[in-house]
Amino acid sequence: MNPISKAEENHLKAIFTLCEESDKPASTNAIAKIMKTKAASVTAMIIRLSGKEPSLVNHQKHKGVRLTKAGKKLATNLIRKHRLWETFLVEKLNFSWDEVHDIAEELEHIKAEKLIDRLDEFLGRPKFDPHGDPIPDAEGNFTYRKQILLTELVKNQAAVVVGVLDDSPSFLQYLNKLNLVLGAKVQVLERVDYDGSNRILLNDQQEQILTNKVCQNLYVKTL
Amino acid sequence: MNPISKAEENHLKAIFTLCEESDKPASTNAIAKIMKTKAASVTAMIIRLSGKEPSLVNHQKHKGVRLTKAGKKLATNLIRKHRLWETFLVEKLNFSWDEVHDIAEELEHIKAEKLIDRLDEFLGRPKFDPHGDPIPDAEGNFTYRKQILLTELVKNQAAVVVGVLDDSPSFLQYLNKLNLVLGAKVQVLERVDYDGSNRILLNDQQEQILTNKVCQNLYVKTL
DNA sequence: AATATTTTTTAGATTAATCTAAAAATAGTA
DNA sequence: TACTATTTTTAGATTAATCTAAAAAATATT
Ligand SMILES: [Mn+2]
Ligand SMILES: [Mn+2]
Ligand SMILES: [Mn+2]
Ligand SMILES: [Mn+2]
Repeated sequence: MNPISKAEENHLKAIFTLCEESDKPASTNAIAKIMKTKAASVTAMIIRLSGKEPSLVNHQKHKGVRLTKAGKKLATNLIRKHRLWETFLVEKLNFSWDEVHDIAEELEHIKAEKLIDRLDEFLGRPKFDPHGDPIPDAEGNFTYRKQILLTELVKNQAAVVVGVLDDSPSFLQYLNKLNLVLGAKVQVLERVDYDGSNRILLNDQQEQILTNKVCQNLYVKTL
Repeated sequence: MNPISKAEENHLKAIFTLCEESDKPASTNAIAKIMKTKAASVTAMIIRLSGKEPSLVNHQKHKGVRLTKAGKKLATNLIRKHRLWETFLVEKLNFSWDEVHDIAEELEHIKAEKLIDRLDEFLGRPKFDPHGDPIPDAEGNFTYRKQILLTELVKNQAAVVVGVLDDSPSFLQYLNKLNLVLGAKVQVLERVDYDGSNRILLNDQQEQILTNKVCQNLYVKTL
């Protein structure tokens, strides 16, 4: 069967993400939520994906769906493209990290291996995208990095911001305002029991109060 | 009606090109040939385009089709995007001019005004694409340039290569081999009546024989 | 002008990707 | 365990974009 369609690719990516984060098969409803479609549409798509040659998903009725090796390969390549384009938009076209997701969501479907190879090279083979997420290489290998949420950082231990868990535009814009960009140095000075808020030292200069919600969505790496 | 689709955009562009080059309404068959579809499909598409609000084409049965003002605007913007992406691919990603068309054919459909503005800026607001074709500005204005085919150049008059009429990969690759790239200096030393071939001087150094067919598809501008 | 050829349109079908509504299966709870 | 609620699948429709075959209109040729 023909070249893979945009809808098919987006479904594969949704399934990949869901299976990665829970280690369980992806449920029809969860996929529909990501795809902003209905469960019935997802069921139809799953049937189509599993009927491909080679099959892209394994699926037993009512038991959820997982990617096959072939499906995983396609999904990984899509994520590679998505993150490289995001990096291009931020690094070369001066977009800010909260603006790039939707555009990359379209660019990722351009089919030309050579284009991605060249883009990767042009960008200097980056290992992480503007949100701190790892960019798989052409073979599909992700760079693993020991990172923890800011809520898990021990008091007074110095660390740098390396990524976000929530990459919604509103959160990213808020982080911009707080100067909590990738590479910023942070240290937790105090954790307030009363409301879970955290007093932090930013870049060795500035004291700041962060809510628990912010800290739960910010990845840091200790120095 | 909804955002314009890729198929609709490609049809508009085909109609624009046909009307530009002949100054007559575009025929169903000619459009089908460019789109690599069948006449019946084109008829259906024309009906859809003319039914849009605002209408994108004017059409009377059996009399061909022309773009409306709105249609022309969309087509021009699409050409702008196509040529900017081609320029990006050649200038930044080191593709050669014969490789970029098909990739740009996909990239042109990414919908994000800001992306194109930024890309244009990143490229230094180029006026011509890698094939010498003018890139319309954001308002849709093309830069006009007095250019002639190499067949029309008077003998011994110096000129530079500024574009191609035929931009097929095979022709472009052949030109690469002959070193007849954009900016090359040419002078016609002799026109051979026998076979219509032309003896030219390239970059003030090298003598070369060019067939009439090559000269008919190469634009130059006198110095 | 009559006829033949070519072009365009219409009619009817197909496929991908979605939907809604209803049925069936699974999971949660008293 | 039996009932209820949730999730998933099936059935049937819809829309965009294409196709083939046939009819109709325009054009070209005796
Ligand atoms: Mn996408
Ligand atoms: Mn990202
Ligand atoms: Mn296109
Ligand atoms: Mn071009």
